[in-house]
Amino acid sequence: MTPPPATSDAVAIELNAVLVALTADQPQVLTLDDGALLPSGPFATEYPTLQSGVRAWVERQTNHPLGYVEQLYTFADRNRPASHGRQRVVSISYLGLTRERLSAGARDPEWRSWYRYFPWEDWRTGPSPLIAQSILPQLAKWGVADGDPASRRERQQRIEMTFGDGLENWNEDLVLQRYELLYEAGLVPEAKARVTDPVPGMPMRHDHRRILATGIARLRAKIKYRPVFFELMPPEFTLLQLQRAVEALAGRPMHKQNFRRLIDLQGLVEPTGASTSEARGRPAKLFRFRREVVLERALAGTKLPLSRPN
Amino acid sequence: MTPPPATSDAVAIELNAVLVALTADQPQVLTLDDGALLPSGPFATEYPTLQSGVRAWVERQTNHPLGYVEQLYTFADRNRPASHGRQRVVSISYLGLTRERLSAGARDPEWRSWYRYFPWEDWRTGPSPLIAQSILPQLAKWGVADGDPASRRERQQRIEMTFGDGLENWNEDLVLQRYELLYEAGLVPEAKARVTDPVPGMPMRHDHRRILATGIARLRAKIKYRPVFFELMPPEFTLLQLQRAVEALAGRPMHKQNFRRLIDLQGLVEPTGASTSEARGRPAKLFRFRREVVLERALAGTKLPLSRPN
DNA sequence: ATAATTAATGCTCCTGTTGAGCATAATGAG
DNA sequence: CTCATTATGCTCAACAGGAGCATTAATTAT
Repeated sequence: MTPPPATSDAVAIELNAVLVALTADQPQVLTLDDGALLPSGPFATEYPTLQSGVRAWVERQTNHPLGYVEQLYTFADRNRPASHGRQRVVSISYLGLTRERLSAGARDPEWRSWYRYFPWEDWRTGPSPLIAQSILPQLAKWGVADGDPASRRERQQRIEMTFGDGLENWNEDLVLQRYELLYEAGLVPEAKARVTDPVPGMPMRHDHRRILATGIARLRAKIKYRPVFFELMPPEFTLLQLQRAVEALAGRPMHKQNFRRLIDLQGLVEPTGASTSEARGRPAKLFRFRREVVLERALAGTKLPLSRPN
Repeated sequence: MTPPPATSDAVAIELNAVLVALTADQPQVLTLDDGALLPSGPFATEYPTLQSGVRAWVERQTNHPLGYVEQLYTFADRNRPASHGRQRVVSISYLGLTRERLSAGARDPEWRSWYRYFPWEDWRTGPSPLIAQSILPQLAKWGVADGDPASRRERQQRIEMTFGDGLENWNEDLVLQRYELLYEAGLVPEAKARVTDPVPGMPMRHDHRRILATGIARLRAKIKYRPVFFELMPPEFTLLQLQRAVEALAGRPMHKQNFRRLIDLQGLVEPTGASTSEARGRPAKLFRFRREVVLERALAGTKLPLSRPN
């Protein structure tokens, strides 16, 4: 085993951010260049830690505080298109949650629903019809387009495990695996120069859609055991608003009464005393998060009625 | 928002590996320099991806295949002691699981039980007595040694949430949080030059014990929903051996019958037909993992009787 | 041999959690 | 006033998980 390291080849560090907010029951992600890129930039070395560098960078650019920051993944693949000439680029991506969207306007930094990039991930109104109509048929072709029987079997199994049959067995956490499968099958424009019949969903440049998929997957997995959605909500909200928020992230509908039962069983929120009557029906009580409990749950775990992985 | 990146300051990339194996019911980790360092080295740029670079590097050094590799975390903190002069070091750490230990002998690459570094994490024979005897009393001093009452309350709460009362409420996943708490409280030698009365547990150089804590925490969290322990087992094993393996990782005892129920309910293993009589009692059937199911569960999830987080 | 000890295995019980759905309450719209 | 709509309370059945009893099949001690 080699002794402790000397130096290695010089590389450049690039930061990528998946910034998430919730507006109008849609999970929004901050994009640049007409939706083709995630915000990214060089790592400013004046900051003591990566995390603080990311936070400062994002906050300076968006004028909004970042509620939550988490490292996603570090890529250093040679085939990254972003490499400049000979220099190797290491890209470190982060997931950030913020409470409100910044300046609206369709100008360049633009919030877009992540379901524009991954329309098949939205099962809030039931199984996404795209899957049965467009994705599965094309994947099926790819699944049999290999000489080796073992390889064919493996492809079938991957299709089955990630997309199910289009109606049952949907696991909302497998966002990245599904994107990677589509990529390998050559069904997304990023995969190769000319894709005959791409699956619906807006592409991004470089590997940014893959990074976005990583972020969505991480967030979907996270909300099941850490109350991070708290970072995305306004100070006061109704339980239905909270439910819609979680549903937007998870891309699945939830049972209303059970959702409420779990939320208050865990004591995550407390009524403010006020109530709203924004909509038609009976006015809803307003709630706020209980800071102590949220902090505690950040370690101890939360639960959501989202447990149908099988 | 800045447009897509230009280059940034040059930095050096260093890889760190937490390599785990199981021997004699102990979770072993590969160390160098008399246990003071984790294996680390410069990133060899000839590999197309980071992952393949790590795999090749480790396999070349240990002559053993790496069953499973997972990225842990990327550090780029300025205060990293490993920085050489002005050059910034970015260290990317990986968790790797391997099936067997390499060349024994107490020579330099040496496997050591991770509980030598974190003795308080071993609750396999009940609550670790270190906590009540040594850790909690010292933490208590730190907990009240701050002028600000709010800060004191927060410290108390962190102690309570990570270490509990030393008997109940133990959450085995909080390895990193506990180490960080001890570090902040100045109870580990890494924290500062002279620690009056350090908590038991062998220190490491640089931030390697922190990286190890990250790896253990990740692995403990992982075994609860992905059957990764499969990478650590020999081809054939008894159910008790499997249980001891999981207990070694989780640092907790498990109910024997329930463990067996869960394992076979999930169909993770199948009997080989043979049986052993290594020990005194009734001979145990030998099992092997069912590859198809293990692969499937790698996506769909596993369960273990380890659900007492509260 | 026989008894005691040690493991492996099979089963039962009890409890808490979770998915679903019924029923009732409180508003605004027509 | 009636209906549509949303909020909220409650019940039920199925299931999963924690604990422990009982039985079986070996080895070791007397």
